Amino acid sequence: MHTVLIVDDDPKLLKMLQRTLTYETLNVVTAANGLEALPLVQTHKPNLIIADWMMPKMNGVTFVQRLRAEDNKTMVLMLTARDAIEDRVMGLEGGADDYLAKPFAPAELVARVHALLRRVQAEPQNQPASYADITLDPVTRQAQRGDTELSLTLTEFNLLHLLLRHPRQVLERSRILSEIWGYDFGGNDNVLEIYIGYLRKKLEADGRPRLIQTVRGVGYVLREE
Amino acid sequence: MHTVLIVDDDPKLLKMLQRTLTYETLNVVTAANGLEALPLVQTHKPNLIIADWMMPKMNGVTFVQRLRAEDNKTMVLMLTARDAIEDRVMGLEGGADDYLAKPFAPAELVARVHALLRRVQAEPQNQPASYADITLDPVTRQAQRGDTELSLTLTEFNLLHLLLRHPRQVLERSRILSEIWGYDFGGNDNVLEIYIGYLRKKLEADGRPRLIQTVRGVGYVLREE
DNA sequence: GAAGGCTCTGTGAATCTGCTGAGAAACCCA
DNA sequence: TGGGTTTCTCAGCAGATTCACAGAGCCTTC
Repeated sequence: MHTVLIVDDDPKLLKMLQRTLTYETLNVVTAANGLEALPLVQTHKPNLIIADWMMPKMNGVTFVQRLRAEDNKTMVLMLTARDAIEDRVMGLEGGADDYLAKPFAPAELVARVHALLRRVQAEPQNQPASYADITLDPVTRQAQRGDTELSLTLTEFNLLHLLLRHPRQVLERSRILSEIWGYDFGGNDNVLEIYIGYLRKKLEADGRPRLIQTVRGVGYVLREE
Repeated sequence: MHTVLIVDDDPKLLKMLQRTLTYETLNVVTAANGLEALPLVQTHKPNLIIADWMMPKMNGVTFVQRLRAEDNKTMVLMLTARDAIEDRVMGLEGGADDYLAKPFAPAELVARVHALLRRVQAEPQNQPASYADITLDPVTRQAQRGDTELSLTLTEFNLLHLLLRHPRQVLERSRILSEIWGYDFGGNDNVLEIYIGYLRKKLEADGRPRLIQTVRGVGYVLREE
């Protein structure tokens, strides 16, 4: 089930949105402003955030900027009273994925929400990805560090691709295991460490600096230094 | 689904464009400059390229010239900060198909993109295809490597044609099976390997280098070296 | 500073994947 | 009908890949 976080300072509107979306069998979490919302993003990991453009404490634009600064790529639907084209452009440039001008019909909101959630699922995985001097193209299945081609096995390639899709984000061991190996056990298996080791050996050939850092007790990150 | 390649050095604008066009259910690929973009044109075969006029490394005009020099006829929409008529003329003469002056409203961009894509639409499947020293004509159903005619059976011909339509792209086993054999089973069938073997034997007669590479665990690619 | 838990890595075995040859079945065309 | 061509199954092989195990090393905590 999808989770939606609604951030709005108007209690009446908030309640209306909550009812409407709960009725669509969505899991709804609410906050009154951006400041309240940020920790909720961490804890609830919503699939979509609906935020008001104008809010006290921290408005929608600042909120999205803070979100993106933390490398969070959650979809954001911005609600705005103004319909001016500059705002629209600003909202999109600021990192929102869509906007909706108030007042709006509930049906339109529902349609937008579903469209955005569909996009979350259908996000194409065949974009080239890169970080630092690593590049990886899922279409040609070629990966390189600097100008040297890396010869990777299937699992190594998938693992590097996963890391590259979330640069600077710490990926938990269990998350990596379930995304690459497709199960979620708690066993005495150290297959993940093994593959991290394989990747490091290939990535750090001829003395290049380490990019896959281990975060003790949690997992691994792709990060420089 | 159409693929659009966006080439722009401004990360913010790039992201905005990407979001806007992804929302139009387009497949979006991005690059920061012409130098990065050229190989992506080869691998992703976009239906439309959106390029900035002014970019570091290789600017939009040079990029289009290089593209056309390679006989690539992909549509190009040029973004330019300047609105001067000379630039407009230069851009079109340089081989771009349309131009758009910055700043622009997202809606206008979307409209232009759709207009250009409508022009592309009818993509004929019976164009001759070639890669390296292999050529194949779907109309006469003749194929040759270098100057030697290849005598191919129906299935061999279809398989080679499929590979030639996606040079350098790794084609998954299941995709090939469903496109050539029209089913998508999970059985212990190795008919694909057999036909790859047949094709290789004919393509690599008198010691020519291998062009059909196998990608273990995934599928096959047509690629030199 | 020591104990205990994580993490890393080398060795090697089991498994998997893809390639090939032999040949059976289906098809085509006279 | 019959010969040749094409498609496809089967089985065995070789090499690549995956993974288990165990010892060493490192970090954290007390």
